[in-house]
Amino acid sequence: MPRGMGMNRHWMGGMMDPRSRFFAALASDQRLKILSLLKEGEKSSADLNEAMEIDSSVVSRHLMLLRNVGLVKARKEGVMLYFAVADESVYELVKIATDIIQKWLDQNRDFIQV
Amino acid sequence: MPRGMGMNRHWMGGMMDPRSRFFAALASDQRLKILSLLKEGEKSSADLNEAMEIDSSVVSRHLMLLRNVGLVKARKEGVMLYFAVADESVYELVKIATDIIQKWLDQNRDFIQV
DNA sequence: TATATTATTGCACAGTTATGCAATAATGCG
DNA sequence: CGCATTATTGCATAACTGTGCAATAATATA
Repeated sequence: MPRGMGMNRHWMGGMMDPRSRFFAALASDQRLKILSLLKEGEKSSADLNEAMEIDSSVVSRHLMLLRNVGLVKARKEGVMLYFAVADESVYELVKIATDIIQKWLDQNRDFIQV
Repeated sequence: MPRGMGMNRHWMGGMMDPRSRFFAALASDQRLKILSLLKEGEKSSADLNEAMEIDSSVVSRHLMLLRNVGLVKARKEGVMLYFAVADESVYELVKIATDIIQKWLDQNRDFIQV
């Protein structure tokens, strides 16, 4: 049997903590950028596709992922989709994260004196 | 040139948003479990290795990752390392995440009636 | 209903991550 | 110093992720 072939190789059979899925949704520059854009209010796919500099299919996938964890909701009007943040408290969460990072960077500033 | 060979294949040249690294650190069942264990207070590597059911080298890597994003700090005493949460507000952050998820699950409960 | 527009999915590929085992490094303590 | 204990790193492997392009699906509207 090849090395590293134990039984528990990160496939938890669907029993994973939903919070890790949730945080994974935030662990992406592109998706953070989408959330940042949506902070100004509802945006159409066209708006988002223009602002993001990646293929529209990729934007679509990011939006789907954000919808699947309950961070973004979609509304259909005519032929267009409009997206909005589903729960504004995600911005509070991002703020706490930013503060933690900032505090840590401040503490370690002394060591960065190259 | 093979397909999908555009110039921008997710290597941002080190210029990625530190917040996505931070959230990635939280996007792991194992690491959330470590943080949960540390909520009770400082823990030795031995404690953590026993509580986690994965190889100690893997625990070591998870702890290193958590240290690298400023979530966990280590203290050496004798031959042992003791770990603690570096910033308690991470629990506030986890609580907000949990609330968002819970609210979303509640909203969608109706659709799950299999 | 037919068409044009918009969204999603299939596919291929490269980069990243999690894991276990084994080897190595680090170091406190006798 | 030498040994024992603890932590880290190298390596191999499998799974997962992000991306772009092309094809397909969905559907509003003429």
